Amino acid sequence: MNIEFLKVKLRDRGLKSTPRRLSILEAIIELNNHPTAEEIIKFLKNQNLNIAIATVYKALDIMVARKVIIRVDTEKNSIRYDANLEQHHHLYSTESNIIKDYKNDEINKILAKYFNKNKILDFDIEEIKLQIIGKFGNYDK
Amino acid sequence: MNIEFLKVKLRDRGLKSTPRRLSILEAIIELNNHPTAEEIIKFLKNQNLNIAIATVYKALDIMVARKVIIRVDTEKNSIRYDANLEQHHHLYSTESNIIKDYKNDEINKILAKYFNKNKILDFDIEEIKLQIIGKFGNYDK
DNA sequence: CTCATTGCAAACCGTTTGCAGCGAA
DNA sequence: TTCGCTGCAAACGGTTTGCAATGAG
Repeated sequence: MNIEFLKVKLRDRGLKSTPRRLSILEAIIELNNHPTAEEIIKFLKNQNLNIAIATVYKALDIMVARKVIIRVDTEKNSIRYDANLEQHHHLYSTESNIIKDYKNDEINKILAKYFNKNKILDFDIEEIKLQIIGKFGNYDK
Repeated sequence: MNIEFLKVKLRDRGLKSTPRRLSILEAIIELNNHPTAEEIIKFLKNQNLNIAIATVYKALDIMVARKVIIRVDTEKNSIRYDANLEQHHHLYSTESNIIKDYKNDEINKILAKYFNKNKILDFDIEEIKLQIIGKFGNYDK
């Protein structure tokens, strides 16, 4: 995930490729745990980057709207962001606030096959995301 | 889901069964779309019930902690509540903020079987929740 | 050159806190 | 009677807004 790739992605979605947005994307990738806006801001401040809070919120909002990034579902009162755009699932820790990406095409096929045969009444499925909840062996130590 | 059942549930979890808490539980059930705290408050005010905002928040917090209700995962900056405690999944609308419960033991068995054979490295699964995203035929009209 | 993006500071608003009074068991 | 629950009002803190200045294309 190099900078050129990120620049192209922004332009592809009709957004200007600016130093601010690139920094925010790098922060999300670097933090690697689906950070909140606040965590992104803290990370950038620690790099002595002078960035306004409002800029971060505005950039996140528009990048979500243009699908440069996605939001991760949580039951908390905070929005967490993910720069991984491949279809994937999430592993949620019951012991900490760690959320890791989990990619598995085999399970996708099993689910697609099942729901193809067993339609849900009055509902057209577009995507299925697994929330796999449990304990990490390493990270949660 | 009658009142006696709710009273017993509260006492079972070591909470006092009070008119306020029963009203809140009934509101969640009645609203039937995984309401936010604000929606619950509005609903109760409409019934001319004099209940303090703080009471609602405190009651929701402790009922989640004692597992009388659960929180529903969303990508929004708002917490939504569910009084359905059976293991179940959720149908998310891409066109509105409707979230419906979806119960299916067959798919649970398929998932359990799959992950029993295919362990995830360094992760012990406790529960798997499906987020099924798409369009409702009726509700979204 | 133009319009999107950024910075700043104030405002907003959902949520939490502290404490006195109340009430379920 | 006791400790948990409730109401009130103030404080909190994350997010949004408006607008002038800046900068990418």
